[in-house]
Amino acid sequence: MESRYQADAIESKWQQHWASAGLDQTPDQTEQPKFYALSMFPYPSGNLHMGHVRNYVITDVIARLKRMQGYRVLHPMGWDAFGLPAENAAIDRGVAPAQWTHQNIAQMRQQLQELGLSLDWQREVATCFPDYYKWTQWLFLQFYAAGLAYQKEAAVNWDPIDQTVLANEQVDSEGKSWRSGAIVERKLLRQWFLKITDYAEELLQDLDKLSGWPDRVKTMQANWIGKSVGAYLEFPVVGMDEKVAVFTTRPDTVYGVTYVVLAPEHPLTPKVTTSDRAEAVDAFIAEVSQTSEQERTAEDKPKRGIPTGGMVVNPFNGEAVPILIADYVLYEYGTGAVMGVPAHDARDFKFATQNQMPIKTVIIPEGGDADATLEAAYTEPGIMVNSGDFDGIPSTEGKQKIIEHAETQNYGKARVQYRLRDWLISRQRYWGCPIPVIHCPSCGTVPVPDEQLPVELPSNVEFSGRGPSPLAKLDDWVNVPCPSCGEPAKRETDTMDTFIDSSWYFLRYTDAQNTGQAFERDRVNDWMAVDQYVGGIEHAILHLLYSRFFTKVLRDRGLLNFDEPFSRLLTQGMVQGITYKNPVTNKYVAPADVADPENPVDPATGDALEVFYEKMSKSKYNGVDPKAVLGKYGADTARMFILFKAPPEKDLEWDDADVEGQFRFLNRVWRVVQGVIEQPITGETPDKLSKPEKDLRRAIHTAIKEITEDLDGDYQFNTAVSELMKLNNALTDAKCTNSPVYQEGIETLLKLLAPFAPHLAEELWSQLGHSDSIHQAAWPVLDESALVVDEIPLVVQIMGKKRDVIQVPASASKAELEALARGSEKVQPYLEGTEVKKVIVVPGKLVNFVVAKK
RNA sequence: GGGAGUGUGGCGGAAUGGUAGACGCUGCGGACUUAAAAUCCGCUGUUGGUAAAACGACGUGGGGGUUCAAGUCCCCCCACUCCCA
Repeated sequence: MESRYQADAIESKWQQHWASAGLDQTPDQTEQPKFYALSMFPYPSGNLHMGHVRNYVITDVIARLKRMQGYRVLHPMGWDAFGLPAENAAIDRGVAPAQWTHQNIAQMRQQLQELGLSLDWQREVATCFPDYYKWTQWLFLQFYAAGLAYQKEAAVNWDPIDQTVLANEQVDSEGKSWRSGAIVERKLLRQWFLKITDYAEELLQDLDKLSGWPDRVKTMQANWIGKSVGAYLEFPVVGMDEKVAVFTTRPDTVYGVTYVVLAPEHPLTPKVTTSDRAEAVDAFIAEVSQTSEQERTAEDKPKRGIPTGGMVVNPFNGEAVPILIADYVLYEYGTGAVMGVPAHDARDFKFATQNQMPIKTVIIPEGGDADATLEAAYTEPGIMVNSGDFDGIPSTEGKQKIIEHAETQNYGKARVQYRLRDWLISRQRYWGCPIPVIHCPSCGTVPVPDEQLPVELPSNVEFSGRGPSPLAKLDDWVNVPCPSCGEPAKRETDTMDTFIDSSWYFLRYTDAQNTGQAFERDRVNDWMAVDQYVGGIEHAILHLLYSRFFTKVLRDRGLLNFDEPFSRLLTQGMVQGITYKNPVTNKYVAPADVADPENPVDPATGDALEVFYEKMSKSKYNGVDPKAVLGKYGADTARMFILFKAPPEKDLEWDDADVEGQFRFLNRVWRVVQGVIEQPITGETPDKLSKPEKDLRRAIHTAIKEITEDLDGDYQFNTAVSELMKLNNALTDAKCTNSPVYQEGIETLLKLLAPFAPHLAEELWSQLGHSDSIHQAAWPVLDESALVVDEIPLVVQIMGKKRDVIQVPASASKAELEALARGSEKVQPYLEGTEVKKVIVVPGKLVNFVVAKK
């Protein structure tokens, strides 16, 4: 017999068997409860990496467990297949994006299948296939019909050398184009938006319904939506019929306004600018247009601003204050203007100090001095001063009173504002879903009629990375008759943000092959919501928020009947590789080049290397290729290792020695089961079990209890694997290898192992003589009576310190436990010469004597 | 600056307020072998003590507190990570 089992032969055999038996297909019958297990679908880069493996193995264990527990399970897979890398491949290597993507999908599908994932491939989707994006376009038109898709001018990253629009990720941290190296400019273009702000309040409120989500993800979403309650106030411009509107969360400080600030792009800027200031203002605007939004608002950067020469009147006290423009005020956000209250806002204080603006105190702490010079902004609540009729009122009450006053005087009102902005979905690229509208000179924007969908991407395209989007250069594609009047018109050449494609793919899986609609109402309502969604924390905000938004809009369009798409969310940690870095040269060194891992030195320079774990990446030479691990140990070992090494939500440090350890464990299982296969056990379970049989049976049912709890609760795969090891150890040590109890132990071990190491469990199950699949067997049921013990260890403490552990009858009463504890020889010396003040007896656990010296 | 989280042996990690370190890795010692691989057995927090034991002290980032009892609950501090600014 081989001393180590042959993973490759076993695994490919069973993968083929399961596929031909259709074991992984989603069942149709509806009497079973449903379970929808979903991993975030991958971008088909061509190579599976360890992060993918971790993600899909987690949902696979859950899917396999739920099937054994009697659920009908939907466990699908697909491809987030639109995006920039395909276009780059076209530019760099001349491969068509579609061809490049299809090849990558084929390659990655193969790699996924080698992991033994129980995926229903009949429901596979790819967002770049016309039979998928037809419905992405149809859904876009649903948004358009609902008034939730609109066009507006907005800034894009413009590369002045290549004359092309860049995605944010194509601009480096210094604001330069990745390809041409030119300083990226901001340019205004007419672009499509989805009105997610209409749903801001519901997206925020419904976070409370998501009890199965990690709190930190909900907090991040709430912060992103950024609700603030405050006031909208209008300041009339001196000498003209215009008003500067501001939003503030601190209306109680309005008497402290010493200036107002407009965004440089604000339409009022040129109007309020006086002629002597015009030159400086124009120069400032030109300068600001060169800087990114992030740079403008970064807290560590000094805030720059200049006066326009214009003035406004503070309607509360009639004071005239100057109008400034400054880089930190953004036109896209809020009203595009803010009131400056340096005494009570930290950022205003800094700005006022740097720009010599007056500071006026209007809130003081209880017993404070209104005339004291402030060293920093006072932002706490307090008592209003220098505030006319409002003097002496607590500022917390003042907020409401100021708003009421503004409302009666007609220069302001209460207002709720959100940080969330509408979703800019236009991309000036080729490899994305075409926005299905036509621009007609006489009819305006006309949706492409449903029967003409999909608007397919043309294939006769040249890619240069320069100039306008490849689509805009294709005259015969762009020029079409208007669907409404028939006159010559032009197609929209923008494609959609790929986050749109991924905002509804989980709905398509429920009815993936439907050619007549995006999904059938009954099917989507039956399978949704996703019972367990698993993916990386990097999607905590955008993907999850957009998917929630889509779900709510489609609900309001009558296409489905639930409010939230994902009931439970697991955010898995990164897979990190061991990383060596030379602190002198700042260069990374490949682990293979490190001769002595105990004492790592740079082979080039001899410098001692820093050793740490970091996310796997090519540039750090710290990646581990799943193919290599599968080739050496097989999928089952890789799966076991990934599940055992760390709790799923924590980062996982890849360690070859631990992988070897998992392989050893699977071999121990192999050998212990081989013992039974070679010498089958016959006979009935005796009525009265021997002590070894009882002990083994307790170990079996302890494993059932612990593993089921670990999986049904918070998916603690690492401790579940520990319990599998304990059961295997108990079987190895068992003295009753001829007993039917031993047979029960072997078969239970395999069933409990089946979701984790599906191939090995199936192979051994089959070798034991079973003709059905172990994956169709029922999950083992706990027999509570097997856990009952005659004797338990009792801890005896003196003053909370453990002094002895004694064996006592499990049935002993409190009084008996105390007596037994007092009888312990080891505690005698501690009790002598003392008075027992109190005795704590915790049945099943311990006895604690509280003593005092006599 | 605001918010969230983490901190336990040489390492990854376990512990409903009740025996801290399960399970595994590493390391060391031993068995088997001509030898190696594989496999099996034992030990492996620090420290005192002993010929070896027995036995004891300390120990969950630091300091305080609540409790018969604290890794776990409360307060303060430190370090690191992530998100937002």
